Amino acid sequence: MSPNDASPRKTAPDMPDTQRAGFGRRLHDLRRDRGWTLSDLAERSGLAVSTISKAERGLISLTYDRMRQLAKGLGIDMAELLSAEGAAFQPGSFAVAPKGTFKRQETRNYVYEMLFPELRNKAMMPMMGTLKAHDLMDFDDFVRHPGQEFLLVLEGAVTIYAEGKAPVILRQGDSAYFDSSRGHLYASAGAEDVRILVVCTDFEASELSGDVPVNGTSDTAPD
Amino acid sequence: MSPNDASPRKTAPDMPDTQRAGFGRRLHDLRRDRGWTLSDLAERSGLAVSTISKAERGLISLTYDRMRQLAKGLGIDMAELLSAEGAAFQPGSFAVAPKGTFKRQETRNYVYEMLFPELRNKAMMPMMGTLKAHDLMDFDDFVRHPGQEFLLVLEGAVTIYAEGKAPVILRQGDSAYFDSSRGHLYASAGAEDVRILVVCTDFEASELSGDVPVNGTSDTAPD
DNA sequence: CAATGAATTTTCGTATAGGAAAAAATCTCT
DNA sequence: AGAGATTTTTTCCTATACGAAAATTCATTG
Repeated sequence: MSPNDASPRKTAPDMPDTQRAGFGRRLHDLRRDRGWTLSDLAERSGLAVSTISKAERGLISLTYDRMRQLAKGLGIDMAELLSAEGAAFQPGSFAVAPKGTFKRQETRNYVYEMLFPELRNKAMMPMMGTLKAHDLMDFDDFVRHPGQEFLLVLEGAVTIYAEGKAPVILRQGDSAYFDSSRGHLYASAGAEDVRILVVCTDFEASELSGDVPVNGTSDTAPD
Repeated sequence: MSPNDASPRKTAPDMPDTQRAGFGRRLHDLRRDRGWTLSDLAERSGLAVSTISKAERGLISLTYDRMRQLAKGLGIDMAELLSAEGAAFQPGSFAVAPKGTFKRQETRNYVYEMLFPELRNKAMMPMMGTLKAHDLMDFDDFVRHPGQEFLLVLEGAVTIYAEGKAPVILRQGDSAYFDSSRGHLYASAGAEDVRILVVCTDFEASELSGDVPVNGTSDTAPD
């Protein structure tokens, strides 16, 4: 392979199509982007061809050590190898959210509505939330997830319990910004119900942590 | 565990001390930072206590699936779990590089001197390079590594071969900035030798891909 | 269309990760 | 200190990842 041989290479047998998913998909793309065959990557990473083949198809779950070797062979670092495809938010996108279209979610003492749930690859996930007055405590545990979080109190007063911090009371118009991976929990601080706006980053990463929804009705006809 | 139970917890038996390294160390710290026991994390992640114990001590190499579970249990994403402890550059550090103190490195057609090699945790690695005239081609392959790269031509003319791009010629004063994970290669473009300045990010990540440099001459007195 | 060549997938034996429970180490009381 | 409780480490067996080589698939070419 010489410096000038940038891309031209025989096409190769391949898996059906969109079958691949998650890590395997990522690995496959990284390899193909470079125009490499399984053997090429095997040689560079020190893994066996068969191992990479299986990994790309999700038949096995690579160990930490092998992933390190792969990252090195690909010339990237682990974080990059594992990053969920930096699919950027569609440039130029614009969307409005009619009041009724929110997607309602409920937890024990907390009701929130996700805004723009249908927009994929958002960097932020804004939510409107309602906290019932008094209704809380003896809650099992803190919430904790990747990314950062912004909170604005729209109505009422909220107590924020943050791990390792004394509880903080926020009133209408007050706001907070913090690392979501620090344990946290909201509760109504007064006698009235509370309305808040919460914006999270990395939201899907924590929720859809798995891969492939693999919807039962695969209507993505390849045809 | 209630919301107010922030930190107080029994101390626990532990490994000697700085024995741990790399991923195991990182995992151990993440768990302890939260004041969790092996059982706590085991319950949250769905792994067995013994598995986590071994992983923290580097006795086994976790599979991708288990690492995912751990990340979820810890409330962080994979990249964060695998990030090489964001050890920041020593605040307030200042260093000068007398001309002779560079650390000389040579590859086939390329000689470069790393500046400030003894400074650990640098975000950038600046290098002075010399390319022999004509001496190149039939070079095996592109260079590829994590991070970004800046190039300034000090003397002579350089041809940059970048994967998927037509070769580009840069003359004195010209510069380039690119993603180092795109395959790249420098060569003298004229009859004279070439002097260039190159600055990379994530340099140690690609070279000392392993863990713990454990430098021999640590002359970065904190004092 | 058969033959050729290159790439990928299967097969199968071995090495290693993963979990349950026992053993060891460390902490907390009185 | 000693007893008991908690946390971590070991042990041992099963499940699964890994690699070498054979088998298969796909694209070309005569």
